[in-house]
Amino acid sequence: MKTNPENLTIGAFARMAGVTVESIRFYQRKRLLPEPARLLGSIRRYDGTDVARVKFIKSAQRLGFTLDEVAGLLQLDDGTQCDEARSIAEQKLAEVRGKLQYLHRIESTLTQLVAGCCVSQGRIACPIINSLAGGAAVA
Amino acid sequence: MKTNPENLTIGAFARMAGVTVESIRFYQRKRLLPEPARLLGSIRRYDGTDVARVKFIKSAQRLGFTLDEVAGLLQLDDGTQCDEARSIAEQKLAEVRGKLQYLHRIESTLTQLVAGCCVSQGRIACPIINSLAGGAAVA
DNA sequence: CTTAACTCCGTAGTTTGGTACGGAGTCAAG
DNA sequence: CTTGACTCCGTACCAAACTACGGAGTTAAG
Repeated sequence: MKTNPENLTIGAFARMAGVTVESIRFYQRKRLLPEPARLLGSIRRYDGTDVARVKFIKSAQRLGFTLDEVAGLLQLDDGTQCDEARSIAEQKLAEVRGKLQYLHRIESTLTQLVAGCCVSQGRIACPIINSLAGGAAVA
Repeated sequence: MKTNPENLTIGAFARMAGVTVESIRFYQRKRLLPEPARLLGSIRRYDGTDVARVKFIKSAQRLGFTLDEVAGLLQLDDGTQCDEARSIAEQKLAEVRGKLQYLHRIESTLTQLVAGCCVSQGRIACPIINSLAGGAAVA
């Protein structure tokens, strides 16, 4: 049960990569991982490059890429398609900035609602409910 | 086919509220809208208060509330439960601020990746792909 | 009166990223 | 050689918020 990164069974592989066995199989179905070689019969074997690939997937997910987008990035992973990887990353950066702006607007609207609620405590009508019913816009 | 806000059929109602007929029926199934009165036989009729309710739902959604949370807010809508509405809004505000922080970290990581890619243009290995494969963390 | 548009209702499908299950097969240790 | 852990594989299921479909009934206009 060593954890050297060669000739891993799916369970050891999943533990090293920090995901579940079912997730590995899911990624294989989604073609994010190749169907691995099967030494010694019908049991699949994995190695360090597979672990790196899963870590790539999880890192990209943390950066907000969907699995489909990750698949696109992985197809570029021959080391030479730098331009295309950069352009995908730039698109994602623009998306993230858009989300940031939107969340900032939400934040200030909510802040106002909460503040308004505090000052009118004890009144009959709740300003939060009133504002939303009146169509409190976020933009 | 007037658009006065009384005695609306579901289609006119949906148009006034800015959603589809199917969404209205979905909200009814989810108990976000009451089953409406049926004047004149089996056709459901809606009025301005229903339109306001849907606008409340859509406003709250734009602020990041899930439909379940909106259902909670709607139950408070007797006008006296201001404290509880405020506490729900405060929770949501904290959530939004958490998301903002996380997206800011993503933004700076992506910015660094894109910048790194630009300066090493023409090299063989793409720094974006390398960083992600190495486990580029967002936090 | 006919026809077109609209409504009713239940059921099923969509998307994303997985989890869960169950019956075989296989592998290593004792 | 048996036992227990692990693996294989397909299938079904989860949340969220709808969207689509199909057949039947109703309503309004001409």
